[in-house]
Amino acid sequence: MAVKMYVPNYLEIPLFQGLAREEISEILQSFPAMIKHFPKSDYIYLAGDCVENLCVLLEGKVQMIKEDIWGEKSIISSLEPGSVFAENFLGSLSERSGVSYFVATDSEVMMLPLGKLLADVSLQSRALRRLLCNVVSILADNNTRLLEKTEILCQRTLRGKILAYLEQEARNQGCNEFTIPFNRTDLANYLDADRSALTRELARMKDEGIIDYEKNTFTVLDVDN
Amino acid sequence: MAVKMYVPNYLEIPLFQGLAREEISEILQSFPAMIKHFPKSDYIYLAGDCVENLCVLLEGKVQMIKEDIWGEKSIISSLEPGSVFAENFLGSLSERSGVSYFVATDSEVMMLPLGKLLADVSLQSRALRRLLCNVVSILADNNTRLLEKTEILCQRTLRGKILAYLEQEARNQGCNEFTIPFNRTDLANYLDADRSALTRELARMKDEGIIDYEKNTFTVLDVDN
DNA sequence: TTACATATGTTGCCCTTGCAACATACTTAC
DNA sequence: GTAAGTATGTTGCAAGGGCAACATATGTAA
Repeated sequence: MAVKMYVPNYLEIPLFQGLAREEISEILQSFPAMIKHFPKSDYIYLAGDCVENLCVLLEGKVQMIKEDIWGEKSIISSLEPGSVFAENFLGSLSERSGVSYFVATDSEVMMLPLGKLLADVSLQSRALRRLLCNVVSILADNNTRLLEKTEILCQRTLRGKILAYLEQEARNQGCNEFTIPFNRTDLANYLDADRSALTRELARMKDEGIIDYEKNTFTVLDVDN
Repeated sequence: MAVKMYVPNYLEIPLFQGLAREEISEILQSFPAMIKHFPKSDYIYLAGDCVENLCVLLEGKVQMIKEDIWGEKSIISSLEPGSVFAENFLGSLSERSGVSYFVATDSEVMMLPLGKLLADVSLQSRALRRLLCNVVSILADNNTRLLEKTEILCQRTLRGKILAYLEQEARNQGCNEFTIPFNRTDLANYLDADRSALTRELARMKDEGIIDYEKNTFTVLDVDN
């Protein structure tokens, strides 16, 4: 694939900002880029897919989305040409994507196997190198955390938010019974809901046997529904 | 301040993962760390503050929050010891924080002037160094974008979401009249709201003279209310 | 062109949920 | 200890907005 033909455009890509044409070529040789065409309505990655390439949208429009079991589609972000996406894998290699990337209009995507970059970094000292890697990793992690929060907020009902949050905590703490770091007032603020409505809905869910709780200790009883 | 006393704990901090005690000391000498105590209910940063330090929560509990003009508090994230925060400035130095960091319980925070790190990185080639900087910068940017999305979703009313979104677009495009990248159905999915309800509310807002629109071109007329 | 799928507008129903107001705990400070 | 401040639970009310159903309009495919 005639990579060089694209280089002129590359100069305008944020990822390559500050780099001269020859330097971009140099990089593309170290990390063989793949340029793929995706037709409208295709998926670049599905939630759960293993991601090992950093992606740059060259042309078209791509949406970062999250779909629930019922096909309810939530658009988290709309990506324009120049956008870098699927970058979370920089945290820990071979990370699975939590979201899907849906092609809104025919698109050109450049995929870069950048994982090596961090491994190859050689600083004055091993310590600094390691530190830098950690910084990148943490940035990626924080990103993931914000995505998790988004998954909660994008629920359209209060019950949905509560369940999304509790299931996330259960997953993160690896146990169906767990303690949350919020009091009622703060939980309401975290879920961006009314405190009294939250209390009311929690009571209902307890009645229905979906969850159980005592102060800040919750148990998710019935994951379905 | 007796930094060394803390070093034993440092070994468990994600930011210093994989580093030996002596290496941590080495880093702390290059980037003089400051350890500050914050009492409960204090703010570490207020939205709008200039941020130049990478922060690590050593002890306590800190909340990343967003407050609107009416003091409505939205907790975006609850931070536990070990968390790194205020990292967005890594994108572009002296960046202003979009969110506030509120001290939920008495906390110890280590502040690292890490901005230099990226400047000091010396790789085999200038190109690779620059690329790495760009990656970090983009990670930080994407982070910021997710935060923007969160600001929309944390609105409790549909009108609030619509306004938050439109004002964001107006700001980003630097003009009160702008085109959005969504059709109605997708805008509903982006705002996580019902499509028909969205249409209804848009019509109302047009009636009330708050906004005007024609297809995908919107104008924000009255920023207040 | 015809047929089918998808996008947009509109409207009635009614449940969920925000809001306000109040009564009880529970904290923190003095 | 008392008092002030904050957290939690409860409940009535009103309405915002989700849902379903339908009519067009626009787009896509054969």
